[in-house]
Amino acid sequence: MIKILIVEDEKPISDLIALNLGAQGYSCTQVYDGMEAANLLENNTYDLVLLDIMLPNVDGYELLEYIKPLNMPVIFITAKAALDDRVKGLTLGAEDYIVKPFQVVELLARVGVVLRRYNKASSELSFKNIKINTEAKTATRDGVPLDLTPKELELLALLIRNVNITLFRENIYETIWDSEYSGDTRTLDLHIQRLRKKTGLGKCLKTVYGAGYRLEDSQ
Amino acid sequence: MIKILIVEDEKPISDLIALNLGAQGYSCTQVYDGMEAANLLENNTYDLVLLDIMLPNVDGYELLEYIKPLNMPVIFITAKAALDDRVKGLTLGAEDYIVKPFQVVELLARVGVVLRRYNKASSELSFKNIKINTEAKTATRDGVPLDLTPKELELLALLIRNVNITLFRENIYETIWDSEYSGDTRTLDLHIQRLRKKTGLGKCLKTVYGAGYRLEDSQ
DNA sequence: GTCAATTGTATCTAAAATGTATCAAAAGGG
DNA sequence: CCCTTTTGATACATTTTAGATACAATTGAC
Repeated sequence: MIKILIVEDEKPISDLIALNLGAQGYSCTQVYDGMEAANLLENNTYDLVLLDIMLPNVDGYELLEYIKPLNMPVIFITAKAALDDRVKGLTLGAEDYIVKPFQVVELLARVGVVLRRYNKASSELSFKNIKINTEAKTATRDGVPLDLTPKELELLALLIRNVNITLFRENIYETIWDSEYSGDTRTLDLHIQRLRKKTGLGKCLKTVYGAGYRLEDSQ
Repeated sequence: MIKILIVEDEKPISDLIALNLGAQGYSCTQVYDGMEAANLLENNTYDLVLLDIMLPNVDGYELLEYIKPLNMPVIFITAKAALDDRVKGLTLGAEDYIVKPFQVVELLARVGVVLRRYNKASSELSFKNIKINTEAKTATRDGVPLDLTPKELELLALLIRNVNITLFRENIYETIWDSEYSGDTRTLDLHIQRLRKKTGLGKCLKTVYGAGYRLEDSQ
């Protein structure tokens, strides 16, 4: 079981993060200030620490210095207003950073990246009779290899990681293509089309008119 | 029901804000100076406080210090002239700030962002056996997916957010179509008609002759 | 460089959603 | 009860969005 420590003083945000990571199968511990965090880190190990910079008592940077020798990856969480050059420079000490307010999918994606980089995340995903190994970059249906291209695999993995959630075109473009969605390109549609053909997902891979796509459990 | 406290001494502005937030389904309380605000905050909780900095009696900053431990998000409202660096620095204690004169849409957008960040603008709406998830853009009746188009979903969400309140045609056009109601078009009627068919709301979705429509709990 | 696989673009078609026109039906006022 | 106003219903036109196809560009292996 992968353990994640969430150090965030704003409870609603902390809860939001814990809820979503919990849904992904991670085990989360929430603390609300730097001292609590330091105490826990004394006696426990975590696979990842999500760390808000603006904290009561102990500053996020100090805490980072404290965590560094413990060899745990850290993702900074920072408010947009606080993202000046000084912050940018310092956050480089962390594995990654996320700017508040953030998209949940973005958070999940970054957490996944860091965990995979540290070889900690389960690289197995599954949906119905389809299995994906994100590390080996392979996919199978009923054990039979599916011949998916890298982009197709990425897209399918994103959809599976967000079963029953509508993924908007904009989000998908940002996540997979790492770019804005200009609104007049059929690239995503084309990949969805290819996925449908190759995976035989049929009605499970639903088009949400005017929004995006959604993989549905119930279909 | 989401409750918002508006602390603003200029009544016309306060009314403008209350009117628009009310149309979005938020419940607003208006107070006109800092003391009143402090009194109310003593015994009530709000999901969001909109706070004018220039207030009679109690200064907005003092009030912010007072609110902080109550863990309610605050959006500052400030006149352009007052927006010097000092103010900018101080407003960082708040979730966000809006500069007067502001666009109503901007206000609504920022309020929405903050509420969502605090996970308070629940994306779940329900009426009887119908559930709407405004984020995932889905609607279900008794758990069975309802196949609603984007406009239909918007309209249904608006009606549900205003259960037992008569929505005038003009209001609905302004909210959903973002335009004036010319008076000689059957567009809204048509959408209501389609909603009635798809949702099976029957008598609950009432026509208010000469005014508009109303969704009724009691039916 | 050549080739094949992958990815993206252009363009057309299909489908879905939305809106208009028209007329019938219902509601309300005198 | 009749007339006016307002709403409901139907058909259809328009607009928007997604799917399909062909093909061009790019990448990477050899």
